[in-house]
Amino acid sequence: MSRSVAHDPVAMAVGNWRRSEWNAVDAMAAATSITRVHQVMTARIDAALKPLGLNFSRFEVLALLSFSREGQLPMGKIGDRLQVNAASVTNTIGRLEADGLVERVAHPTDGRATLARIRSAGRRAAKIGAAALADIGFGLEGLDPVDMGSVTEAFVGYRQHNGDFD
Amino acid sequence: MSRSVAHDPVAMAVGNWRRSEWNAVDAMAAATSITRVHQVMTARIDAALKPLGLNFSRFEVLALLSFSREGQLPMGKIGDRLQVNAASVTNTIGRLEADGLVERVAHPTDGRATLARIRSAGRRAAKIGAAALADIGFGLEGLDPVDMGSVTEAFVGYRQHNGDFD
DNA sequence: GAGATTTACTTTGACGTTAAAGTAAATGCG
DNA sequence: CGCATTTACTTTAACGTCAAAGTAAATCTC
Repeated sequence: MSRSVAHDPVAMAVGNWRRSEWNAVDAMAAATSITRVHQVMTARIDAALKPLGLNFSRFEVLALLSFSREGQLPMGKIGDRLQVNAASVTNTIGRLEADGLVERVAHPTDGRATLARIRSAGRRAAKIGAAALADIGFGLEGLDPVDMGSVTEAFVGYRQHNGDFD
Repeated sequence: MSRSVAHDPVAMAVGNWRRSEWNAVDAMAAATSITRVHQVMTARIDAALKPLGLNFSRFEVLALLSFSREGQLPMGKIGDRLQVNAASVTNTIGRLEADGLVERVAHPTDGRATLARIRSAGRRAAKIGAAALADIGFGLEGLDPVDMGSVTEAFVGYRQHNGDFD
C-alpha cells in the first residue's frame, strides 16, 4: 500500500466524500482527475506557445485557417469549428490581427460577413507552434501511450452521447 | 466504417494534422479529447449548481470547509488544497461571504492569517450541491463506468509524473 | 532588540470566456 | 415592393483566473 495515495488530492477527495456519505464517488473521482489533468496539460501547452506570443486559442485559430483551402474563413465558421463563443472569436482575431498574423477581409458577396485570412507570418507561427507542441507531446508526457489511446477512445463515446458530434 | 467519424472534430483534427505532416498526432488527439470533455463536463456541473447560486469553484470551497475538522481553514490552505491562486481564493470567499455561506474570522494566534469559516447555510448548500452533482453523475453520464475507472486510473500516473502529488 | 526576510492576504491589471444587447446586412413573405 | 425576421459580427458587462505589486504581521539573525 503506497504512502503516496494519502497525498493524492483525488484520493483524499474520495475519502472525504465517502466519509460524508455523499454519492457518485467514482464519477467525482473521474471528474476531479479530468479537471486536474486538463489544468496541468493546458499550463504546459500555453508555456510552450508563450515564446511565440501565442496561447492555445490563438494557435487553434491559426491552425484552422492554415488547414482551410483558401487560408481564410468567415468569423462565424471559426467559432463553429472551434466551439467557442462569437465574442471570443472577435477578441482572438483582433489580437492576431494586431500581431500581423491574420487580417480581416470583407466577404466578397455577403456584406454581413468578415473573413479572417491568415498571413504568411501566421502560417510560420502555426508551423512553429505545431512543432513546439509536438516537442512537449501536447503536455501529455507522463501519460502512458497505451493509456493515451484508451482515453481518447473512451471519450469518443462520451462526446457523442453529449452531442459533441453526430 | 462509420460516417460519423467525418463529423467528429477530433477525427477531423487528426486528418488535418496528418495532411500537414505535423507530429505527435496521437497526443494532439488525446489533448483535444480531454479539452472537449472537460468543457462539456464543466458546463453540466455549473448548470447543476446554478440554481443554488454556486459554481464549481464555490462548491469546492464549501465542500473543503465542510470536510475540515473545525469547519474553518486559513485562506492560504484553501488555495493550496484546491490548487488555485491566492487571489482567486480572496475573490471566491468574498462572494461566498456576501451570500452568507461563509464568514471571515481573525486567526486566533497569527495576525497575518484569516480563517474562512463555513456557516450553517453553507453546510446546507454544500450538501444540496453534492446531491445535485451526484444526480447528474458529475456531468459524466455517457461515459462507460468501466472507462470511467480506466480514465481515473490512467490519469494517476500522469498526475504523479507531473507533480500533482508526491 | 533592530533590521532584513519571509509569510499571508488583498489589490490591481490583464486575459479569455460567456450572455445579452446593439448594429448592419441579407432573406422571406405577403 | 415593403416590412418582419434571421444572420453575422461587435460591444458591453460580468466572471474566474493569474501575475505582480502592495500591506501588514511574524520570524530570523546578528
